[in-house]
Amino acid sequence: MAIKKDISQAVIKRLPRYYRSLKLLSSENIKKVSSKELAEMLDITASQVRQDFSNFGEFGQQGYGYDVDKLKLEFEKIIGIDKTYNMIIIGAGNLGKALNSYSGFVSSGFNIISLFDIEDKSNENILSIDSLTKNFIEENSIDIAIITVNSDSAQSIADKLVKCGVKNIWNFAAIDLDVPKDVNIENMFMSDSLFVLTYKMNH
Amino acid sequence: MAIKKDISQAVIKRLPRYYRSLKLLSSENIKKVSSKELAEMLDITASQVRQDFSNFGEFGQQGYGYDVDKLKLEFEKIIGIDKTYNMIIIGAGNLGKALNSYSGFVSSGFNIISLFDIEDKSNENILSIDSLTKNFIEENSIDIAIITVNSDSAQSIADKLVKCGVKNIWNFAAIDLDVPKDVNIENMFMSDSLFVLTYKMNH
DNA sequence: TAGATTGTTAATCGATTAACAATC
DNA sequence: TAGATTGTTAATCGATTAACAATC
Repeated sequence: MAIKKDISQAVIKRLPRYYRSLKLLSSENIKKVSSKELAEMLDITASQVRQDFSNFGEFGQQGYGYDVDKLKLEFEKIIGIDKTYNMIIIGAGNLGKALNSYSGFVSSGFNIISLFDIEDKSNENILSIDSLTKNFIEENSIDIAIITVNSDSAQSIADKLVKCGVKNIWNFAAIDLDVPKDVNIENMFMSDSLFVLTYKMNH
Repeated sequence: MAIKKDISQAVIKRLPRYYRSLKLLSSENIKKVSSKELAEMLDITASQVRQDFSNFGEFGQQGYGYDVDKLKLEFEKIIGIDKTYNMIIIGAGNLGKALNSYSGFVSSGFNIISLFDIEDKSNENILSIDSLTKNFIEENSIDIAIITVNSDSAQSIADKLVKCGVKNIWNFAAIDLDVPKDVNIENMFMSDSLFVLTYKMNH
């Protein structure tokens, strides 16, 4: 899947939305979909759908549209969810534990290997942060680390993860982490989202 | 705070980021900041900072910059976090419970009034969905409902919330909810975020 | 075949960046 | 005063939309 030019952030953020619609259509046993229909589902224009898709290849057929299941598979390849990933969680607070026990991950190919905490909670099957080593990351082929510690400790955890060779971080702490540019970060800033909501309420 | 023209979504999404930087500066007892310094913190241009601010007023002083604490207060007014809000959570799974016990909300003026669930879990101080009525919303002045049920039940819960007069929904279910246009929705699509991360990993 | 719909090129729109006069 | 930095106008850039030839 050699991609010519850089895909814009705007397009990348729409990929999961396309995928969600395709999953929905597929689950309803719908076989074909046009750019116009997809556009309506995402509340964008048909032009944009076709423009977006053209970044990755030619998936449709003139006069017909797109085969839902085929397109869904293409999107799984594009997003990279045709593979499985091993994850660890750092921070065994309420959120960390909630993510740890969320079964939806496993069914989508995301396996949580272990849950770490700064404080010693070894009684609850939670590992001490001291056992988080380069060795551990390598032996367990950890692809993604999820940070759910509080924002004060998040940067030092990120530093440690980077040192251990983690290349992908899913960050829930309300702070912009500073990491080398070969490390991917994706933030889930909950309070930012809540603030956008309060902004809208007030205007 | 009469705002002339419509503020673009791009600007609105930056507001919480400005606010986070201002909180950080304030906590470090820094008194003044220039658009250039703020720009470096957010990794944008100084021009954009000034352009963004000009949507809301004139907060700076030529030759000096911005007073950190004054600007922070302005942002609290703009975002609307100079007030307090009452919230309820629908869905007492792991995530709902985690949000329910997250103390960070209270300190920022977001009070969680109660937690509901579709299944009867009344032994755990969790209310039955049947007690979620228009009356309840009004008597408790509920401003925001947080949806943490699974995506299958999310739309019917949203319908019920709308019927009860809820005007603002913070949605954690992986589905685009259909609500009247006077109801504000802000989505926290976790899997979308995770998929953006896997996309980046693979490209 | 006629109708429908793609993929792509060109036009438009909006957001970001640059420039600079105003002024603290 | 001289230097710094704002707020704003103009220029640029990139993303979205429109149009249409290709073709199933």
